[in-house]
Amino acid sequence: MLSFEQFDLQDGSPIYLQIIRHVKQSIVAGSAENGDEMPSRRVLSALLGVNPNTVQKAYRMLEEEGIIESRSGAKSYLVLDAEKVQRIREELLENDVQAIVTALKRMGLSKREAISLVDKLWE
Amino acid sequence: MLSFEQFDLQDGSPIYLQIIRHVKQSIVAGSAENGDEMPSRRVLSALLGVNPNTVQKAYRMLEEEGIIESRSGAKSYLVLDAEKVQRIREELLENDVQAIVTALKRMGLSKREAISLVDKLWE
DNA sequence: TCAACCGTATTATACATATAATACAGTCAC
DNA sequence: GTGACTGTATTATATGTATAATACGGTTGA
Repeated sequence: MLSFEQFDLQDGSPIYLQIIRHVKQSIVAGSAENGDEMPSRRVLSALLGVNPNTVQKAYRMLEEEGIIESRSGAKSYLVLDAEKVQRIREELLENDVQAIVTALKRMGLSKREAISLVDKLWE
Repeated sequence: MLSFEQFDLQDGSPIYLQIIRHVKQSIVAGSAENGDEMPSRRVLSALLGVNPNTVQKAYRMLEEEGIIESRSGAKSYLVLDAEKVQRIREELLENDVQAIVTALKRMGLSKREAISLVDKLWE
């Protein structure tokens, strides 16, 4: 069962996107694998304290991306292979890290300062 | 005059917040200083291809934060001192970098891998 | 079998964001 | 002073996000 224990709701970004990102991060981290069971829409919405429709929207988009499979009445499962995992890894790393690198550059930081900052904030 | 040449509209985050962030990044980078003139609402909206009301919303929030001053009929100017600049710097760096560090950790990267990634994507 | 789940769908409401079309009065350079 | 530009404000419309309240039929395990 994919865990949402480490998930904490932020504001500033849509909840359904945060749910999708959490699933993808779990996949890239290796804590979620092919065949793993997803929490049901109702259970997850209760756990996160959000509306079932919000979870459904996230799951629907995950299904459209081919990351999960759902059958009416039954549980949903992760459907992954090495190629998908690699694609998700690149999507998360390249996009997100590139965004922050661009922001730091625009603020006038040097590469050395940026690396030092990451080092400091890692703890 | 504060420049928006390097500004490029992204999707995924509200435009008025992107405008605010760009102004703050310019301040932290030192390319915008106390007393600098802001582009007018109309000029900037034309330049960015967005609605004047969207720019107005960004400017209004910048004014509420004490970063710019506006007088009806006249141009708007940056109002900064060392303390404000320092506050903005901390807001941008701590929040944004901490967010990405958390994301990278959740993806199972080590500190060494994260730093190596920043180093690689800096070019 | 059958009750308890499951996925899926619908309708309504509310708020945030963005656009469009105007309008009015203040400032400033000529 | 006058015209061009400024900040400010209003009303309407559209879309995306989130919630609330239901409803229907499929799946599963005891």
